[in-house]
Amino acid sequence: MKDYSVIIVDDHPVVREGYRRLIDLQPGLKIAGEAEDARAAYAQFRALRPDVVVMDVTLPGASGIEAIRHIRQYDDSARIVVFTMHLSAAFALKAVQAGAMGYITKSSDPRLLVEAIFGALRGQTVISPDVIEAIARDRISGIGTGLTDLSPRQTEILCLLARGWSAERIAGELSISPKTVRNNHYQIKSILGLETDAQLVWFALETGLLPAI
Amino acid sequence: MKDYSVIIVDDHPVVREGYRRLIDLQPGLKIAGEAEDARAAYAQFRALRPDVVVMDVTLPGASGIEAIRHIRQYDDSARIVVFTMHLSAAFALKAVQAGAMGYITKSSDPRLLVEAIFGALRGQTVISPDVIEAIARDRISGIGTGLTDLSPRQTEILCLLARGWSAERIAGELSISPKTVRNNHYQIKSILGLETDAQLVWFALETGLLPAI
DNA sequence: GTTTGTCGCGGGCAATTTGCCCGACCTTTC
DNA sequence: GAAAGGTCGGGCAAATTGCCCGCGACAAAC
Repeated sequence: MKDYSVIIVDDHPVVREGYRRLIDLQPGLKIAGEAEDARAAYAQFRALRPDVVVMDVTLPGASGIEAIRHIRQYDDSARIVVFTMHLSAAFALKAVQAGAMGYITKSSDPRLLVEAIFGALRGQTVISPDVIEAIARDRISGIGTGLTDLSPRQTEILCLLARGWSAERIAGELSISPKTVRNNHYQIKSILGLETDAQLVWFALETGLLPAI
Repeated sequence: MKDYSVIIVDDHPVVREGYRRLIDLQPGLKIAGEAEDARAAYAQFRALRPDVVVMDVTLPGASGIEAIRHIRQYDDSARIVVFTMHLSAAFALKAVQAGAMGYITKSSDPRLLVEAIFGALRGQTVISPDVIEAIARDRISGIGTGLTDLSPRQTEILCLLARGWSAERIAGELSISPKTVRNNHYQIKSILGLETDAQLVWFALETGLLPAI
């Protein structure tokens, strides 16, 4: 019986090493390839046609969510399992909407990832318990993370604003007008119902958009 | 010749597996223990007295920075190398101030971590090139010194501003005019050399004026 | 093909806030 | 009692915010 082939997508080399010990040593699975960003993941998928893709959602350049969509567009039977540090209901829902067959946090027991891979092979979607709980909690409170209400661009700008960057610096970084940054700044605060810029930082910290020190 | 002992601190099991392949297979190094949060790291350090600690800065509960301080307070000859995904000048400076002997990003070539470990054993501080560049670009020097330059009243107002309170609310709380709050707001940013209100929050977090999440 | 929707981008303009000056009170300290 | 420093606020030009608008791109729906 042939092993199922897996490709792994993560931008941190050390994490890919960790995958190897988890997956490659697992009977029935073998790692066919690696990629460190969304474009390479897509190229690898087309070249190797693996049975399963295991990928992070935060990647350099295009987001993992987009990569999922892209791969599923090319082959809608692709099995993709998201494996990420983000314990986020918003990310998980987006990933599943985009076509992921699993969402496991890196702080989970590693065996859960293996289970999710075999689950995906059987056509089951496995979500790690901590994420399920986060989804349930968000639903109950009704508030949600708020992050889902922001467009990708707004999220990006929020992230830079919360870092303490000036509108001018952000404008330079993104090659847009400072006025656009200011408009987005206002829109973001308006959508999230925030009063001050300091609250904006706290929002970014609480949603995990930025790491707390 | 005895191998140097290393303990690894990271909250993601898969990352710890990656460390094992990197460090344990390296001639001259062996992994003596693992920890997944700051408290466990401290306990492991006291129990095992390793030659080097490799740790992330974002950990559940207490921050890695605090863990560094805590360990160095217990043993000021402790060699600690930070290995993290965060390409952040502020984190790196904070870590080195706290006593870290190295700061390497997870997206660096893994061999750099090994080099940093051996560097730390020789008493050298190794910072990964991407972080050096970030420090040069951000030029956020000056942060981390200023608290002593603020009067008690200014510190109090800074604390409330950083919490996200509006000038009016602070004025009500302290029974002074909103105008005075705004003047203080300006003075504080001026004294600390800050540009935006978001930086003000980070200042409060980094000086420990406010607890992070 | 067209409509409808959303998204990213920015102009415009009044209202507000900031940046930076000022002086008037306290205390403390020499 | 004079000097020094903290606290409190007024004033005013310059800058920013809050909120409106329209434009073009692009995807989905009719």
